[in-house]
Amino acid sequence: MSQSDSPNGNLEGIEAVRAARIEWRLGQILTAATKLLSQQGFQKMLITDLAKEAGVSVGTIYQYVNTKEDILLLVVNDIIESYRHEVPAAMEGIEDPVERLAAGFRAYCMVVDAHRTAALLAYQETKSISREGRERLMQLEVETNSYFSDCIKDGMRSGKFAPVEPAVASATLTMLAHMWALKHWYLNSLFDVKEYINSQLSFIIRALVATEHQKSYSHLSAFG
Amino acid sequence: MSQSDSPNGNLEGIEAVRAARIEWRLGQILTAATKLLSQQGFQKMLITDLAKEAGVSVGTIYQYVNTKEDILLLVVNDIIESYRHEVPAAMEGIEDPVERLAAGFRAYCMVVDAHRTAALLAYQETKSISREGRERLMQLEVETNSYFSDCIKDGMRSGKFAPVEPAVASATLTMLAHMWALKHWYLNSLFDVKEYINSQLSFIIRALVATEHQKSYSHLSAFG
Amino acid sequence: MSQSDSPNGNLEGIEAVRAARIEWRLGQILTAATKLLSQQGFQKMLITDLAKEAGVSVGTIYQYVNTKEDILLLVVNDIIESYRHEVPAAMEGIEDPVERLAAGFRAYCMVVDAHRTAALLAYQETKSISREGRERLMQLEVETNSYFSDCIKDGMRSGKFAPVEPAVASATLTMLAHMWALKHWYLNSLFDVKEYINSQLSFIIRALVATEHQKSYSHLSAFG
Amino acid sequence: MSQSDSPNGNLEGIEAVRAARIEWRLGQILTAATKLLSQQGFQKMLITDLAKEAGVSVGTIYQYVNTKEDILLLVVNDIIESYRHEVPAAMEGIEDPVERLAAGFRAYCMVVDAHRTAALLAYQETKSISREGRERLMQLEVETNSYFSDCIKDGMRSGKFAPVEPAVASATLTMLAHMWALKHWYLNSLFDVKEYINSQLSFIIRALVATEHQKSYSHLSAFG
DNA sequence: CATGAATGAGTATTCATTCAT
DNA sequence: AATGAATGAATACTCATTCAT
Repeated sequence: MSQSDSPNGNLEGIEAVRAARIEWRLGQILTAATKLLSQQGFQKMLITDLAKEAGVSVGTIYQYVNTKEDILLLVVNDIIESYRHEVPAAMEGIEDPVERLAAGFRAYCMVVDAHRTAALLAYQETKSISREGRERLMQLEVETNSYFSDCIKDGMRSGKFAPVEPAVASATLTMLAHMWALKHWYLNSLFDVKEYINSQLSFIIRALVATEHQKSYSHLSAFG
Repeated sequence: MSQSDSPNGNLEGIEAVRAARIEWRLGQILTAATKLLSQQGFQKMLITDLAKEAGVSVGTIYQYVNTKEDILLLVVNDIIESYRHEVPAAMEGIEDPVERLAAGFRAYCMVVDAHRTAALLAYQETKSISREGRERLMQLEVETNSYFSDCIKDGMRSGKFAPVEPAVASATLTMLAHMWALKHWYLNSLFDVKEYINSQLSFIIRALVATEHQKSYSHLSAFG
Repeated sequence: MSQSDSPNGNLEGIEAVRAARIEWRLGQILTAATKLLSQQGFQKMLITDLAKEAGVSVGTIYQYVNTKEDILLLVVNDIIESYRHEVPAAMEGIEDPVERLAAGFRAYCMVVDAHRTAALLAYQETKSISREGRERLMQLEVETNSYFSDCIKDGMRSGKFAPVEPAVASATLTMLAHMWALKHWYLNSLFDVKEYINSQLSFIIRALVATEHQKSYSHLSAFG
Repeated sequence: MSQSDSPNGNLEGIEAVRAARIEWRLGQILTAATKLLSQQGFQKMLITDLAKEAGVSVGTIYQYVNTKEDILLLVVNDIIESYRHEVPAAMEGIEDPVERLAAGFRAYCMVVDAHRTAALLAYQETKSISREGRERLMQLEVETNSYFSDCIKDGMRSGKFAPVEPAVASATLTMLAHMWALKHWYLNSLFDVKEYINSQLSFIIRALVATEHQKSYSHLSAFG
């Protein structure tokens, strides 16, 4: 596998270097874009400023993205990949549907908190994203919803959950996670993330879990 | 009451005509802007197109607003005034805090439904609104929240409500009303507004009302 | 000649009233325009503001002038008519060419002083005046120059004036009169009009009058 | 001196190239602007047309100036810098105050002749120039005036000059130099610059120089 | 005659994108 | 690959002029 083993091996090495550089540059762009987007929004973020912030030239940016919109997608994609990775990972292996749901919600909220700018952008810049991008986002949200609604359906079957409409309930959980980003200007002065999560979990459990089981889950919430 | 009765009466008449024209023109602009904003967003809505849609000239628009941003504020103001009027009106005179809260939430959701575009815009176009406009919007949301949190505090004192954090709970109610606009793309295929409201009221009542009182309010929700 | 004498007489009366109204309205416009033009220049003077200043409606202005440029011409014409009237009047009947020239220069300067705004405008707004208007202005200046150059030629023939180029000399006198308007920002702090006139007459007489006659005209200037 | 000699040398080279390009571009803009401004005036000169005339794009122009007014200042600055450089240079080292004044006046007129458009613009476009720009122009004119008035005071002390008011006299000299641009439409048909200068110098010397010394300076003027 | 609301052509400036070096 | 100067389409806002009342 040394450089001289084969021209093929050589090429692979070059490819690896290239891929690493691409990842590195996209990371630079992502970081700079996240900062500027949260300060100014998409329209007011100038490519010139972005280049300055990222410490590269305008031309370099266009070597790694095709349009300004791609930069927005880069940022939004980042949070979506986090959702797709973190939420199932947190839920995996937990048998009890209430515990599983709580773990998923908690993970979802933590991702929102870690990417607050991006979470906001997904709401604010809908109109700056192309139809395809938009549809992909909605598709992915539906996918995440289904993790929640599967729990709820499970729990309703086993009698742990009160009879609710799983589609609204799961969409509502997603909404409450996003709420941490959307209403951060208001909530921030009252709570930190963990407090917020506990408070909302308390709300969610009272709303969803069958009355007779609620006391078993008091450890999940703030005012148990 | 003839023209010559008094110069004063005449002047008043002229002023009244003027005021009526202003209101009419602003209405034209509001209607056209609401349509175009929901289709294209603020940045992509051109004044030229707006003029065409409203059936007036560009110059006429600028006789009634000072900047493009004013047009956005016109639309957002409209929904805010509806909140301020409809929500307290719906809650007024209802003694029972649960019933009062439910009536307020229902009214809030109905306003959102009637102004779905504007409700969305308030989230999407934050960055297009000046600092002052933005602060005014937040201020007004806090004001509406307080109608809800007052109910909740009342209910907690009388033991009808479970002990919850009123600030989060009321903010959550507001969020769930806005959710009808924010997630309309998803919810619309499952429910109409009334069903949505009932479903969320059921959720809210289970979450907030003390267990022993819940059955008294089954009439407020869908799956009683 | 009473109203009932003839339909003709009646018409004449109506015509007279009309002419008087036109003169009155043009006077209103002239006064207001002179004020605004001196403050803001032609381009920045808005018809709307002019109407407000004149205390009439925009429509009324356009009943008495055809274009915005006409308003400029109105103001410039006013000063030109003053030149044409005042300068020859002041020179008339004075035999001695030096005295006559001095009287003309003095009158010219006084007109400039009384219409400083208009005198400036003739230099500043050349580009806002149509070719015809511009040519008429130049034509009239040449005409006034000739009053001065006639004096100079007279004086040179009689030996009172030193031999000079009459075309430059007369143009220079005109220029020195205009100078009171053009450099008013500077001269104003040093002199009033009369002092300025005397000072320049002293300069002019030394420059033009033959050495042996100069002392006869010391009464015309400041530092005699 | 190769590229690799020092990174420092390289950077300096880049900066030098940049500075040279800026100068070149500003020169292109200056030339084109001078042409269009003299034809159409400031308001009617469109940036689009300027770009076409200069052979660059609109965007390029705005890479070298910030506003349209800057272009006007570019042109006016050019003549002012010429005044500041040429006039003192021409006067330097000449002992005799009359000779010195004559040399300064001659140089001033030559600059006016070489920049006739710009000299005119300084009078015509006052209202298009911001307060600061305007004040700077007046300040610089006062500065040039002082070169002339210093000569005159010198000459009066030594008895070569007749007693005159130095402030008016120097302002008048400046005015007579500007006159070549302001009245070019008239003077051009009668004289060339040199003839004009000689004619005015003759006028100036008769007006300022004490009678007994006048014949010593007949070489300075046309009709000695 | 007087009014002033309506008109819409006209224009400085911005900024995403390209491409020669 | 990286640079950043050059490009030019795109667009909010103004204001002289008109004309129905």
